[in-house]
Amino acid sequence: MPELPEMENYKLLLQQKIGGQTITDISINREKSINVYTETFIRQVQNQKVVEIERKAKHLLFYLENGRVLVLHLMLGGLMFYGTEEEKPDRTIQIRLSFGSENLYFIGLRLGYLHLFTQEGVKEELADLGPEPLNVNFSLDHFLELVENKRGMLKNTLVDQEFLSGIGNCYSDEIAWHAHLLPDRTMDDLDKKEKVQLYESIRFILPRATQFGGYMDQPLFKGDSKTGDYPSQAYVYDREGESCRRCGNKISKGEISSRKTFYCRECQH
DNA sequence: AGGGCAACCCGGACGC
DNA sequence: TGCGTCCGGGTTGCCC
Repeated sequence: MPELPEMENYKLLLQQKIGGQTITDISINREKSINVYTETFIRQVQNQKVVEIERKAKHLLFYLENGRVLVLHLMLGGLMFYGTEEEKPDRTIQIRLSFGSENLYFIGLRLGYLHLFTQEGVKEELADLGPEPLNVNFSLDHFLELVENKRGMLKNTLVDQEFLSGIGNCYSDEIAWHAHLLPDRTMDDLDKKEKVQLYESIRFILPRATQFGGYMDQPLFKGDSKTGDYPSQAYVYDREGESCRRCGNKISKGEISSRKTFYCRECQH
């Protein structure tokens, strides 16, 4: 479940690997993963330098020399691996971008995709995304304004990409736990103090998760000890029956809007 | 507006 | 080992 922290981690590591590097070869093994004909994709992407990598919400944007942009969304279960043919995991590869003898492999793209756009096209494509919760401009006042007339459930609000971008199923639970709030609380029920705490928890959980490399179960490259260290640091996510790191009570598992939801019924209210 | 739900997709985990 | 079955889960779109 790649969310903001996973993608941010990927961005930081990939910048060092392929930033400024030229895409020397391409193989598309699954045409559904791209939005143009394979020939078009290859014509516009091959021999292009990756001039910059940016993360927007759960997307990774690869800016090419020619002004085109590759927009990646891993959706469920998507992941990347960077390395040589011999090092790559024994998984089905949907797309391979080569950088000389090393390659960037895209794996597990079922609903995920690597779409090609012009810069204007990207703007249009991502126009409906809400603000970046880690942006320096995203102040407490901005947040309070945003939640002013919100009425839905806390969890649903956090994962709503038009409200805030980048938070998914895992980190919405982590944030709610950190804020001492139950995920099924409704937004209009929160008092000022709880809203302030919620903001602070968002700003605490996401960078912390990024620091631990998020929730991936595969390293990005051979010797990568950073990616995927978060599970051992998680507060509630996927910890049903384990003890709460705050109060020691057993973590519960429930369901909200058909998403599995983890929480502590003792110290979240 | 917000909740509920189906559809999308198919590799991989699991069961026999 | 091998085959069949089913799950996962972000996003979109539709209904109520």
